[in-house]
Amino acid sequence: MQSFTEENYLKVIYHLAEKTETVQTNAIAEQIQTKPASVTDMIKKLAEKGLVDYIKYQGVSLTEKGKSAAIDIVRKHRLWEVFLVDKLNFKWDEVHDVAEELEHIKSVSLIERLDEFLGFPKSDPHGDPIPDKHGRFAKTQFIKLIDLKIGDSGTITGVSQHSSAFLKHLEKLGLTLGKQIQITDVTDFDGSVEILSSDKQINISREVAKHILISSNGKI
Amino acid sequence: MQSFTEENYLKVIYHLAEKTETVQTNAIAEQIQTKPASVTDMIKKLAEKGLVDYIKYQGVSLTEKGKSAAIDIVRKHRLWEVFLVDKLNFKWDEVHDVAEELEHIKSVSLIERLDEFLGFPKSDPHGDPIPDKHGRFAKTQFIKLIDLKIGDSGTITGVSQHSSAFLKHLEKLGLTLGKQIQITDVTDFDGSVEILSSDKQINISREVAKHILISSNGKI
DNA sequence: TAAAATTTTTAGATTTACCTAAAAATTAAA
DNA sequence: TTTAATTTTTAGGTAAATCTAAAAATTTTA
Repeated sequence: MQSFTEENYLKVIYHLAEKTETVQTNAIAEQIQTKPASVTDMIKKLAEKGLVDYIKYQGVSLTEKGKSAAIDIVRKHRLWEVFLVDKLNFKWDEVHDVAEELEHIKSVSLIERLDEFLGFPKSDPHGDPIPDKHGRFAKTQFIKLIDLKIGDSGTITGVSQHSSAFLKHLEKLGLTLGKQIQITDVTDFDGSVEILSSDKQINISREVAKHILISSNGKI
Repeated sequence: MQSFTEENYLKVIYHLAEKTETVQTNAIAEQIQTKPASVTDMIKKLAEKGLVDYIKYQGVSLTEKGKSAAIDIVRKHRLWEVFLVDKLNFKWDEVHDVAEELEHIKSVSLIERLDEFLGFPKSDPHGDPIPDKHGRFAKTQFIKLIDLKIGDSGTITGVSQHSSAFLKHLEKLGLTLGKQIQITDVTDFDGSVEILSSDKQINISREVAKHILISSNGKI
């Protein structure tokens, strides 16, 4: 069983490992909001417990054991987010911090019953996939909106940026999960994208377009 | 803002203070499952923070500030218990430990929304009253089953013992919240009580009768 | 490839919540 | 009311997770 703090490290390493094979001390420190020296200490501890592979100065990666523990936390986090949005009417930009606390509640039957209560959801309010109790993710085919060509269309099924500011912005534009969109133009000047959604023409910046995930149903 | 541990101390002191005016170090130690020396340390800290009144060797009591913090934790605990039983189908004897963790989640809007989602319940699955967000309890008039006389009747509205063993026992006897009962006999020999509930004659020990709370609707 | 910059680690402290053992105060018993 | 028993506190220490400052390793740059 891991401590609250150990769980946070595992989760952060898990997410960082999605970008780079082996994860750097500084990157972890930034995420955890702590100093690199503290990270080194904790990494040693996790390595001793067999949760990470660690070579001095070379960064860390999760062992199978560590990965499975991390996925379990991700599962809890995302299920709680669904609960907060679907049942308690939180907005999708308000749930992260609370879920960050709830994810550490230790009770297997709590999570299984919650999962059932929510109808075994496959993704959280931001479109991120929820692993099942064995840690298996349903395969999903996402493409970034920025990578679509003029004429392509699809459905918004996720975001790759979870800041409250970004989510509020999307909400204001009416770009929420499930919305159908079609690319109508791409501006040469700044790379901003013109899209058609709910019969409205919307212009979104390149930066925004990068973080909207589309499940494509048009030609690519 | 209090730490997880401080919150536990406040809660325990609050409950112990229901029995004795001023609470003893040893009593707290037993509840928290720690040593008296540790309790003394923590009490000093709580006293410095203005959460308890403390005179060396004379025991502690909660200040208004401490009491209000404690009631807030009790409120969260009981609301989560309702959630677990009503929504996730936990049994009333299974919820305590999980609620013990959930009660420390810090988010005002979470609890307010949870309260609303649950329909502003007035009592938890054991019949204990749930304070409102201002810390006010609805007045309830309980009498212990053991104090009823032959012929008296009433409704089971609470229990004053929360051990899993006790609750399971009541469940097996069919004595759950809301059940109507009538006293039909009291055995001289061992003080056990004969009651009529759902057209069945049930004999319960004096010990069990002490911990069943009745809202009376018969003559007393 | 040597110097500079960056990243990571070590060493030694700090804080929180514990602990044990012994001393002090209080309460109960003879 | 003195002794004995109990309760509570003090003193000094430990473990977890953090910190700062300085040293060591790695990477980048010139």
